Amino acid sequence: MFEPVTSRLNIKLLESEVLRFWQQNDIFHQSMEKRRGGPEYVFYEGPPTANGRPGVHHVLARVFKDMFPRYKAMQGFHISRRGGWDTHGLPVEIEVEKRLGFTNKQQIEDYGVAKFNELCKESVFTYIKDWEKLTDRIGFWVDLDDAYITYKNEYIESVWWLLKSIWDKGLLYQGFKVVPYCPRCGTPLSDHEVALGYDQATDPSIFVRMPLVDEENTSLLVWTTTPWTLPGNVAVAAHPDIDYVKVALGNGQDYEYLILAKSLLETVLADTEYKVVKTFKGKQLKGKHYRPLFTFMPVEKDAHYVVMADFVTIEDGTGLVHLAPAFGADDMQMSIEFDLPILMTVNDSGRFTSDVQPWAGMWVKDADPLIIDELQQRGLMFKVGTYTHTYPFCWRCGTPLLYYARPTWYIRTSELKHRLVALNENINWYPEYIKHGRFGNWLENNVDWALGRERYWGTPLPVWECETCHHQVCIGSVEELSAYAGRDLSDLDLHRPYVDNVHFDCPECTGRMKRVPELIDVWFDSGSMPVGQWHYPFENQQTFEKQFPADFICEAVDQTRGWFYTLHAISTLVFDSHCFENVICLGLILDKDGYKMSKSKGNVVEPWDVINQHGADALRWYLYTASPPGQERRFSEDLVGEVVRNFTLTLWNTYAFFVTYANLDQWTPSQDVKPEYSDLDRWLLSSLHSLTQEVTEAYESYNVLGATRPIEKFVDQLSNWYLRRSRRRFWKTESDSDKAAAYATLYEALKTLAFLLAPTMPFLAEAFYRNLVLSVDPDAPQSVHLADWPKFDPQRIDEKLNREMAVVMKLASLGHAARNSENLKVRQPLGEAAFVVGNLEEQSVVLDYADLLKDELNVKAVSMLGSASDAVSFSLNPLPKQLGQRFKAQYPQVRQALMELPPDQSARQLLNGQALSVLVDGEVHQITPDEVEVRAESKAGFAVASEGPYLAALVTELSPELVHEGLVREFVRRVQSLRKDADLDIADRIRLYYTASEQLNTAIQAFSDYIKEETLAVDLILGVTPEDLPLLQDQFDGETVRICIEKI
RNA sequence: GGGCUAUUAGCUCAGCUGGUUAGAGCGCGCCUCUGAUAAGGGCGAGGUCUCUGGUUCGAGUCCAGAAUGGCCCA
Repeated sequence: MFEPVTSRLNIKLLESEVLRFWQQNDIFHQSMEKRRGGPEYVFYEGPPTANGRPGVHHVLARVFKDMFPRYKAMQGFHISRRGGWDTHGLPVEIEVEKRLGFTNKQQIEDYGVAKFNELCKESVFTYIKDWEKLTDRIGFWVDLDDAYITYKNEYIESVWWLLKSIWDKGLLYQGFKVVPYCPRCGTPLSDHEVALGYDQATDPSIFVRMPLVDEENTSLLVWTTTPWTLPGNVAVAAHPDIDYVKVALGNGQDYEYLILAKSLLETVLADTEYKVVKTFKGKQLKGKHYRPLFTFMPVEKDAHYVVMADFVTIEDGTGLVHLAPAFGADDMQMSIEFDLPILMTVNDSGRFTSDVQPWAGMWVKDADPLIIDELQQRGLMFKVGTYTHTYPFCWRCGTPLLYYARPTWYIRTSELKHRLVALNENINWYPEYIKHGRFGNWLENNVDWALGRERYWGTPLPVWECETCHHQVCIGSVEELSAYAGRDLSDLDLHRPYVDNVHFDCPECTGRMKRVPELIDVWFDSGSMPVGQWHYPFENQQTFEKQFPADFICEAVDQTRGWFYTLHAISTLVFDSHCFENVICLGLILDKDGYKMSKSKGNVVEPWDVINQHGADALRWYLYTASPPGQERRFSEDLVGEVVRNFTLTLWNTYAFFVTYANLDQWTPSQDVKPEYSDLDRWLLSSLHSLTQEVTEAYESYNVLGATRPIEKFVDQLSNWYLRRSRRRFWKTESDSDKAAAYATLYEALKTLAFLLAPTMPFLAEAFYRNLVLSVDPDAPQSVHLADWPKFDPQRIDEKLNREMAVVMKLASLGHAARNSENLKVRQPLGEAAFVVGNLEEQSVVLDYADLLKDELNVKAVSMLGSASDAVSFSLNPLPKQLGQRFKAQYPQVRQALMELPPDQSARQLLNGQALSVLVDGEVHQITPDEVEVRAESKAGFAVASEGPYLAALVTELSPELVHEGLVREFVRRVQSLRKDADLDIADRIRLYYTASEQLNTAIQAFSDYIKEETLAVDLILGVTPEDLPLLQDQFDGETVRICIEKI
């Protein structure tokens, strides 16, 4: 006996029971233990931060992360599915700052870094319970009890080891980075913070002459909106391919020449008379020196000349861009590229340094007018105006932000660019275009990794520097630090402020070594997880070697430059290896209107709402099947509801049907009646093996749609064709070999589906498995997730059968359409249905599947409409694919020629397999039957439907016999609905009382045996309808009837 | 501003290397079937395949440009 199931599925109850079963029996850990010793499949969990509630986009990533390990486990692989938490970083600090009401760093210092970091440490697990609950509920199997945590000392020590390796290769260095900086708060702002503070600003707009050294009376005309940056100028950038002009202005003694971009002439010199002297490409300006505007600071390197840069545009300005490396990111980049000096003319309060004599100590924006005056007086100012644009302000205090160079630490990733690019070739990206698109481009344009952060809660940069001689050492382990410090530091918390208190003597001089103030970019933490999660190389050396690189990782596309990059970069730098073999890069989830979900817009879909309403399996299935994984997707709760209605319930009802009848018949897979399989059975089994093959191959190539959508199609055909066509085989009373075959086939299909669905719908699959498999085989593994993936047998895949059945389904569908067109309901039997099919091969289908078609369409006979029949006429449809490819430009003429042939005669020739001849341009061509489609149309006297080459025609004439049978069918249907309304069990016997009008009664008498059989009536009693029994009165087809049933 | 990506029915999406009259599911209207079904079947309404050029006998598909959304980077 199988556990009885109701057709009314309670998803929440089912899933909670499965969850409890998994928990009580620790199936997850068993699934890892069981495969220990098997081949290793390596999955890396990208660590989330648990200081916010998980949203539906987290569910998205987690369910994709889940399906492949589940599949691989069933294939015998051992998988360590270690969870992880990302715990450091600015977002964590900001949360705590908000809670404490802090607005600047000084407040943190005053509060105490130790206490502050303690709060951060607590804060990162604020929502860990929510994460654990949701992870558990959606069936994402990941080991959170043994999760790696990035703030643990062991983890930090591994990160230090990585940094030391990079240091030893000479790839860690100090430089400057231009950041948006608030001079009042004394701190750089993150991109996110900058985005908060954009506003309209009106700034000076000045055009300045920069006189060339080697060309008399000739100046570069340069535009800027930040006069205060001019004392920091070291070069001018021009675009190599833009057209520039030299123009002459004025006359007599006062003439001068200016150089600027050609297309900006009109705008810049609108009110001036000028004459173009020369036009040339920007590259001709390369290396030309000009006289510096200011010489406040000594310049040790070559400077004040024209450099070539691609970022120069002709949108506004003059096409010549003033470069002050300390005050612009592009400028800084150029200074690295061309080895230009960096002039720090402004201090970190936004005031000029003492070097800038005239304006020393002055707030730079206040100095703008004075600088303009000075340049006016020196005759270098060409034009002054104002310019209104959006400009970032500090979101806290409203001070205009300065782009300002801060000293920081870099990793010289650009030096290994060729390795980054080459090793990317070892990675399979899904979708494929990311590889050479977004990710490949990012690698090609690699710039050095700005590693340093001037913050508190993060992994400290393990570099100690001598206060006296500035000698630096990089520390790669706690042991090494202990050795330097001369005491055991095993118990030291490696965070600030504790680590900052470790000082030691300089090995080079007598000075004191002190740690540099920076933390490292939190992305370095998560990118270190292959090493950090095992505390490698201090422990677990062998484990690490087996667990690197990963077979599979999966995150959303925004990680391309985040986690995907940091994993790849660190592996490349330290191990000269790629870090992951396969990566699924998910599109983002958008709301139902196509906008990104964000808390501020209030359009976030709460995952719990969806799960409580429709269940985790349905949500999972929706996410897998809705669109290709890499594509962004619009999401709403209703879409998940569709999954339940269309897929889950269809499957469930098939299952419930099977269990109900199998129990009734006491059928089990081991029963001894030998099954005799019908064509329909063989077709279903053939489809089932095709399906298994298709799904298996899809999993092997990380094709998510391929592993899921074909199952939907199969379930549809199982329910709405196989089962609908087979119902009567299960109902009949005798247990013969045909019934045995029906049970065996349906059982095989449902059992296999339990396996095929296990990775994607783990709950439903488990319920199926435990009832269908475990109940009859106590020795089978306890859970489907401990079982082996099904094998397909190519021998059982019959392509011909699959094609034939597709034609039968098509013909049945047309038959229904034909009935419909004449309003002939299916309950009314008809004499005959006749069909036309497209080609010779398909001709046999109608006769081979005659019984099936007769039954489905409720007709007494089926036949072919032969080519000699008078009932149809034919037309020709030349197929453009075949003929177009063969005749190219001649195709229209060939088509024309074919259409001019006599259609009936030509069609018959084609149907008999003969070619046609056509004459085009004086040449005779043979057109074969597979190049032309024959279409049939019926003449009068039939109800007809057709599509392409297929046609179904029904004989509509009714004999009295057929009419009677139709009436009886109506009568039976009413009895059945009465049984159902009276809540009778399907096996209950009844006594049937009725009265009926004359013709109906005649029909009932004639078919009384049939009626008894169909309705399980032992007696058919005319004339009396006892009271207090379920009663039905009705009229149909001009007849009247009263029916009463009595349960015996 | 740059890179990547998308745009097909009211909604969610297919449409393979160019080839019949552009499809499916949901939703809507009408009809029908039912002793597994919350379902199934049929018909219908609903499309300038974002736009503009180009290549071709033939373009939703290929090429160029533009618009809009999204992500990443400036």
